[in-house]
Amino acid sequence: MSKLTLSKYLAKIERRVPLSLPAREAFLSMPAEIQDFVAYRDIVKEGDRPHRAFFVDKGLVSRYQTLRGGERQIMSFHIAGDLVDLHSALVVIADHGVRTHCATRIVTVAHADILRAAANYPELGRAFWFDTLCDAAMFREWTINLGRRKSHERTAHLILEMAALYERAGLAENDTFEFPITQSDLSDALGMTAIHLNRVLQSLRRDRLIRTHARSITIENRAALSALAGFDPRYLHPEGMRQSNDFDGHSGGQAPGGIRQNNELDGRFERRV
Amino acid sequence: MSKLTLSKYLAKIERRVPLSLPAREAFLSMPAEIQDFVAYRDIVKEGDRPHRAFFVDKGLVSRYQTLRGGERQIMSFHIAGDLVDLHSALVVIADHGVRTHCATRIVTVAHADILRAAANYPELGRAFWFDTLCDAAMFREWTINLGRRKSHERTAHLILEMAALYERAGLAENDTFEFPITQSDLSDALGMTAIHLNRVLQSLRRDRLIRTHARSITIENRAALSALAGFDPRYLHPEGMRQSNDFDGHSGGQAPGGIRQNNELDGRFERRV
DNA sequence: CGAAGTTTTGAGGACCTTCAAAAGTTGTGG
DNA sequence: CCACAACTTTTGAAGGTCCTCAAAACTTCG
Repeated sequence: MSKLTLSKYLAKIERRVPLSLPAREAFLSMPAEIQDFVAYRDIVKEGDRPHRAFFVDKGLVSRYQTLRGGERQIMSFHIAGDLVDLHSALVVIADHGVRTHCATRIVTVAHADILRAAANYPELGRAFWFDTLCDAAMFREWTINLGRRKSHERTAHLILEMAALYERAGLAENDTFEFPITQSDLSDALGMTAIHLNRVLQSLRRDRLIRTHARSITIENRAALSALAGFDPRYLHPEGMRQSNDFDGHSGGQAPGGIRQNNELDGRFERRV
Repeated sequence: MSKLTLSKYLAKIERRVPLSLPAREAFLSMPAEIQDFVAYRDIVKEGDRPHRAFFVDKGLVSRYQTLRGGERQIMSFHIAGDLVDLHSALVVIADHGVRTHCATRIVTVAHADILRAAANYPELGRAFWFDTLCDAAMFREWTINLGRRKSHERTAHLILEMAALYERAGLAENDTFEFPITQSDLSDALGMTAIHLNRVLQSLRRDRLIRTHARSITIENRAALSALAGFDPRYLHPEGMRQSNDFDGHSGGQAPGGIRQNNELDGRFERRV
């Protein structure tokens, strides 16, 4: 039963990194548990000391942080098939919460088992590390989104990002995907008020860039929406993870291509203007 | 010579994770190269395919991303002693650039050597993974900073974050640290215009929260500044990394403390409001 | 059908940006 | 050592984006 529940995530990992048979076996034999949540439950509370990592089996969860005043900022969404909270595998206290936005089924694995598998099979360790790197890339994209894009661009960008996530998971059809979230929660992801988001969405609909029915979003004009958002799907790492044998030609301190080689320090020091 | 250059970073890693002797040896024997840069040079350009990771030996670098219109968003700063760009070790194309803000000396190590060391010594792999997790935590903090804090709070928060970084590295004295950056670049980190940042800084000085001379910052009233920022240093992970033997009592699917155990799914499905 | 939550509308105002230019600082070259 | 160029910081004014407060219309669920 454990093997059944985890094989789905193994497939997801192996889309990026092919694993050896024993590593695959070690992954599948980690003891897993299924848990179901209704909407708006915390899977991890801020300040918790979680002992288990999660895979989302179906549903939608978000990672969030709360400020003193109660303002919430959502920092990522995770849909069916995603690993969540590997971050807490090595860190003792959670600096953020994770909660559901609809009825959600998750599969949990003890951190101890994850770490043991990573220690025994370096290729698994590398796969987990890579997952963390992908998360970090998403956080960076979120950062630039909040820091340097206006509300229309920002909203368009998040919609395209979520669309890409759902499409990759095979959960989108005809540019339409189920995104069971309220405008209020979406505004917490976009760093603006629900009222302003509402007006932004209205204008996106009016311009025939998107349509919304119930809690699903349809991208009506992807070219225009992408242009508005300045969307670049590169950060989702479509090229996948680098293999160790990518290197075997030129390891050992040889000159890299992308790095300036010359010594550019010109005598002066620590410019203090 | 290689061993000399890397021992500084080993010490930094071991402040979080004690390593075994052979792992330490493996880390130190990675071939390293020293490179010097003047201010405002790209170490990694956006779109590069870097083949080496960096440690900052002295100076200041930032990770940034540029939008179509030329707007720049800085996503992190790295000071002497920091590992930079482990992120690119596994990812083929850099989705962001890294550049210097003053004369900066870096030590580079081939990704191939990093990955080999991680594969041979799982504890090293875990240390690198942990470093990535710390970076990700910083990105999340940056996210909430940009998304949900006003310009005064945001500025105060970044100053405190940088102060903590410099203090931890032993590079601060009397609440003062050298931060060789222009207001224009700082505004790129804070997601606002240099003009507005200038007025914010003036008001922070007027209120006797900070002082600035040349390119150094003094925290004049830490309590008030922290209160303004809502600063919580927890995300810097002062408790350090979890050890594998933290688990040895309760691995194998036992009930975790921080997770709701009961099945909360109540029959209904995928709430579509 | 009523209660609760969500979306939508309206008006006023705060925060932050944009544009323009002056004042101050740093580095270069005569 | 001074003068000039380049850059950075500071000041001022006007305007747009986005927020706050308030309430109505709509949807979903018990």
